[in-house]
Amino acid sequence: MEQWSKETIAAFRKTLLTWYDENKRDLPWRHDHDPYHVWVSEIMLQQTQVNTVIPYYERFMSMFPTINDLAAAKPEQLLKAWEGLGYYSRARNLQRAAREIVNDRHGEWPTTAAGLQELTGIGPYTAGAIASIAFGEPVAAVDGNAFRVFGRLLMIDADITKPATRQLFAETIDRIIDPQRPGDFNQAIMDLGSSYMTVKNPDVEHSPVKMFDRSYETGHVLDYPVKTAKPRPVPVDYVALVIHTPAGYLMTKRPSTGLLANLWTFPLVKVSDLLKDDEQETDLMDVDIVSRAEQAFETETEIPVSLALIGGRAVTHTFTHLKWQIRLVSAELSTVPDISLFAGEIVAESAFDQYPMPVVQQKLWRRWQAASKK
DNA sequence: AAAACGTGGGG
DNA sequence: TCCCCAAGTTT
Repeated sequence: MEQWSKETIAAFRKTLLTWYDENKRDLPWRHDHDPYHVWVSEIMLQQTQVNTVIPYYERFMSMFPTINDLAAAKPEQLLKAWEGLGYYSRARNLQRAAREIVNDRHGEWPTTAAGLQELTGIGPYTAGAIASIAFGEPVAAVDGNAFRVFGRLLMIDADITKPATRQLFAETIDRIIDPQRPGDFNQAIMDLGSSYMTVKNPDVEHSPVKMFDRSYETGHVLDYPVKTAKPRPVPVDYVALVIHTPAGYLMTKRPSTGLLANLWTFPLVKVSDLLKDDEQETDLMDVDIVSRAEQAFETETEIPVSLALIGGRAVTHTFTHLKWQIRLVSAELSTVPDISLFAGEIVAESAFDQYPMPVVQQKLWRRWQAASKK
């Protein structure tokens, strides 16, 4: 990899910050350096694009204007505010950290990256971002942009998917970061990474730092940063049970840990759980799947139902590591059953907006609406 | 160290 | 349709 002299580092800082001063984006969380504002925005921005975050951030700040409001909020209300944003443990960890600060630290923030990283949900990147932006600590904030920008500028050959590589980048950037304006430096790198130095179709020719870009000079821009590919999502078949009663639909609250924790969906049955071991490879008839789903469901709920398959293709929803393929079956009940033994509720359609539901449930609902109107 | 954990956008 | 990705952290 390339090494920069003291003079090159000084020239880079000046070039970068001059460009940033004239071209920085006007984002809602850049109106001040309040650690609460910086923190919430950085948590939302984890693995999430700016344009997606903006409306969530605005709504969140109107609902929870101060860290005290966040600490005091009901978890369901918080989850509702996070609905559709994904990685829902972020919302839970956000409130846990808020309560740590408000209750255990009397509202006093840690002011260093090392101290901030002690808080739940704040890792090395977020700690560096808050410490540099809100508290002026000259410390790197190593996110995907920093990996890409410095990976290209310096042609760093270490694989960024390996945890150990973060340390190499952090040490490298810590030597380059401007100690007078560390927060602006880190944010400038992020703006650069989302404009001239994008993953695809970068425009290095017009980049303000192209004269510092060794990968551009040597024609290897797209070879950096170095990373190994991720595995494909694994397909998993489900049956969704649409149980419609005069009082509303039967909904389940997902377990408090794991995928989509604490969110509400139609009851979902994994098809592989309905099959015997020696049938896993067998291509069973839909009718058989439905009858088995009935049995499995009635065993768990004691609600007598007669399920009918909703035709058409499966609803598919892809997570980072899983691809759900969901077939719908429905039952129309003329009375409201006793579900006291069931981990869920009968929810009126008019009350859906009070329950946090993941995007996959919204897809199931749309499919059910389309099918039931025919 | 490797896997789990969401969603929307772009090519 | 599929693949990769975007301001990562936790276990």
